[in-house]
Amino acid sequence: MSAVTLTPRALYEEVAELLRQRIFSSELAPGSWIDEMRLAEEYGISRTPMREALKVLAAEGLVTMKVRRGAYVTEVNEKDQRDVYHLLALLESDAAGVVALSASEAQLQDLKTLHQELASAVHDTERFFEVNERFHMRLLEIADNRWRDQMVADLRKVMKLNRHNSLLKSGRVEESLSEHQALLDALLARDAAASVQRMRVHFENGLEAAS
Amino acid sequence: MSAVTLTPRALYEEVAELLRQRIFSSELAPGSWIDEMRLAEEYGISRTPMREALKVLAAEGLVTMKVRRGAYVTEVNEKDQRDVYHLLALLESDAAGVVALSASEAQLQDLKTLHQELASAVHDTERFFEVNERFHMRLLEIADNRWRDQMVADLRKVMKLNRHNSLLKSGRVEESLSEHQALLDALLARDAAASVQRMRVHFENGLEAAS
DNA sequence: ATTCATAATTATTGATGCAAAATATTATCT
DNA sequence: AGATAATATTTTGCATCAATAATTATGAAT
Repeated sequence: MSAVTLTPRALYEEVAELLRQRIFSSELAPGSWIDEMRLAEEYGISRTPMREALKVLAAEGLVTMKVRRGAYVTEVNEKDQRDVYHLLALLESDAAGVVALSASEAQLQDLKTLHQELASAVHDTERFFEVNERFHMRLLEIADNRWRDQMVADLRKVMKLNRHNSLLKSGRVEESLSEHQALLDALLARDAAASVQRMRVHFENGLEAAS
Repeated sequence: MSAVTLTPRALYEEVAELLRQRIFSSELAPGSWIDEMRLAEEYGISRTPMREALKVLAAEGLVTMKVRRGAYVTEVNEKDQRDVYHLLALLESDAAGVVALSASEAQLQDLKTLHQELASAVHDTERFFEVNERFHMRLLEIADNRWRDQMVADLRKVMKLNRHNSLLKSGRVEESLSEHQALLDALLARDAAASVQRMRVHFENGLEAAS
């Protein structure tokens, strides 16, 4: 009867997610000051959970706290972009190496299936992006290192700060697919070194396309 | 006249540091519940900055928040230890490669000086640890990637959760020094691949000694 | 007219209070 | 005696309130 708002997560988590959306959509622009009172009023909440949400975002690197000056949306210059991207490439290519060595046959088949799905979406850019995301996520999941997962998630959020910097440019869907194919071959052959190398190449090409 | 306690950082930052010390000293044991009211009373502060400090530590991975259950000191099992160590090795060896390619001559000399200091401290374990720490820090600083620095700092904190897991065992000071020597040689030769490899070896040996 | 100082306004930071939720304890019923 | 239900206590989580610090604006003096 009553639509009880069960709290799967705390209010500050909810607010943090709302703020993330606003930051990613550039509604809250990089470098701009975040008026915590105004936002709290707008959401109809008090400033306590708002401040806690801001601290969470600060830990993720999305906002920067200045003492007695409040919260600012983090500004990432070109060097920051490269640095973050470099780390993403490092972490994910290492994950590929781990997967090549330690994945079960079933897990490799899982990736193979995802890759076929990716190949079939080559003309549907929207879907291609989505499946590509799933492939990378699944690979990380198989690599099974929750600390890396957390770091990659945070880095990807920072990457999203600059809107015109998606990890995959629409112009190179075909290249991206063939790089994925090469990666998959290395994984199925359980060749760790080649897997690492090909994931790295995949990222390097992505960066060139992005800049 | 009055010894005004100027606030270099906010109260919640101060409290976070105090809590870190308590966690590292195992005074707050892994898995145990953190009584935020009791601790706030003990420090003579209110619960607000205490809760904010706990959120900061949660972001670092030192404590884990459970909905409506409060904060718990993070428990790291053996797999977590290995996973975190693996990432540290990955990040720092990559940093070594970057340094080999991009450091100025002066910066390399700086590392060389630090290494000599390290060699001279081979019989003073305490000092050896401290200089070793400085060497690794300096290398990261030269690699010049603030996002990596943040991640390494967080990972090192998590490593400190298990007290009997220092990054450098006292039994292998000599080996450690010769590994450092090999690394330094590769850096001075600006051989990126060798630098990466030798830093990795340095870490792999460290792990074996630790377990 | 320009600069320095002081005051006022604005926003962050810390404290306290209250309500909701979860767990533990006790009592009652089978 | 054991199990279940109800009550009580503990603790989190959100809101409101007070105080501190910083910035800006205004006024006076050189």
